[in-house]
Amino acid sequence: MNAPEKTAAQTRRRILAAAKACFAQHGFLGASTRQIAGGAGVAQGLLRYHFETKEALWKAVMDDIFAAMAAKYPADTDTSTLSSHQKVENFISGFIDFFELEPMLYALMTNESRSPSPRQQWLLDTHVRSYFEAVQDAFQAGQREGVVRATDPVMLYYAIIGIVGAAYSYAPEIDTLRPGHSIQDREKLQSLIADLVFI
Amino acid sequence: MNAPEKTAAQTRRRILAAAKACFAQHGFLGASTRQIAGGAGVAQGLLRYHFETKEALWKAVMDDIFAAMAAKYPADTDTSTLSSHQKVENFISGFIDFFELEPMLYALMTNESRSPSPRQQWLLDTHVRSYFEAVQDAFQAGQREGVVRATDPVMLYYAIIGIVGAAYSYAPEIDTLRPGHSIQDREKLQSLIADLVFI
DNA sequence: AAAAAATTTATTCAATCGAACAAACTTTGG
DNA sequence: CCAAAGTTTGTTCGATTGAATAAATTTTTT
Repeated sequence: MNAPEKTAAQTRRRILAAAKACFAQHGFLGASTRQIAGGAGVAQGLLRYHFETKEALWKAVMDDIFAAMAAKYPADTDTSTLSSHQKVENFISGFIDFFELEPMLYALMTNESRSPSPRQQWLLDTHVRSYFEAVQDAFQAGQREGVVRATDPVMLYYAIIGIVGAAYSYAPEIDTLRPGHSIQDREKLQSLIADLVFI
Repeated sequence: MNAPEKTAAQTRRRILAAAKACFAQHGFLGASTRQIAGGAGVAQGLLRYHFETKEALWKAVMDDIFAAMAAKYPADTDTSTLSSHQKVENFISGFIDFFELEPMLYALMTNESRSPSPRQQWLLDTHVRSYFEAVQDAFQAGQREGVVRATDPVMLYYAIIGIVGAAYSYAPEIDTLRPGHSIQDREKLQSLIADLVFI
């Protein structure tokens, strides 16, 4: 009989989960490898066995998150029959889906968005850019058809990120200002954003 | 003749400015006192003369920022003659004004919003809560009069913060994805948010 | 101009950081 | 069942952290 959470692969996953939480809460520099190891219930030295360096661990966390995203939204899905409106709507609901699935993503990404670090460059090139460009194309197609608001699509993109991201990343602050209150409401967020994007 | 930037008060201000940038970029833990001192062009030991501890320096940065806000928007301004629509509009334009004035504020605050640290508690109690409540009151008055969208006013508040904050805090990322492009456009942001808030 | 106070630098300290390494333990394969 | 490979722990290393202290310098006061 195997006790739960005992194989190396499971240990690796526990480390990844603890690292995700630590990096999200304290940033790359603020998160210590000892704290991560403690969160995963392993010795600090073990981190180096599963991940070469702290930076490699951070990248593995990001790869893990975006792999989950890719699994949920396979790139080979045929979207050619969809209207622009439907494409943009899919992006919006996909955004929210994904933040529900990975509520720490916004914190992880904004931690790296403040200055042009090598980690930010890697993140943009590896995971963000292609997604960003696809959304931009959909927005612009929608604008040509007159269904999407004729605002700078880059501003539109980051407005959506900001709204959804704030809903998830300000949760601790909101819970202090309005104990028990939450704004992580799928439907409300989606209708708010739809009103912003669609004409 | 006095060389510029030589008095103790000016040194203190240079330290505050350097600390603001460092805390915004790297977070409280990630910013080192030596880096801050270097940015201000002084020895690390001097920080302790002007500010008791690193945490006191962080609080002084926040006090400085919110003092600038209070100076720009005096609390004793009589708003009783304004309509709800005007009050809410003032809040929105004030938000954007303030982010223009203090583009690092969003980074500084989100760095502390991720977990309920003692610093977050201090920040909320000292500077945020009263402002938050005032905006909530204006939103709710506007909703009763039917001029403000009938969405959870807390969500509305954080949606605005998210939009404006993203515009300023994602600037380095945007400059990588679209070199030269900026979404820090006062008018566009204001009209976007107005469409979101007002019916 | 001399004394006192205020400001700044330079050095030091214990604590913690990421990384490295060796030894011990566990699982796997023959 | 034993050897080999895989996994985990414990300890150590140099570097860096925030803080503390003393000495040096500048400014203010008399």
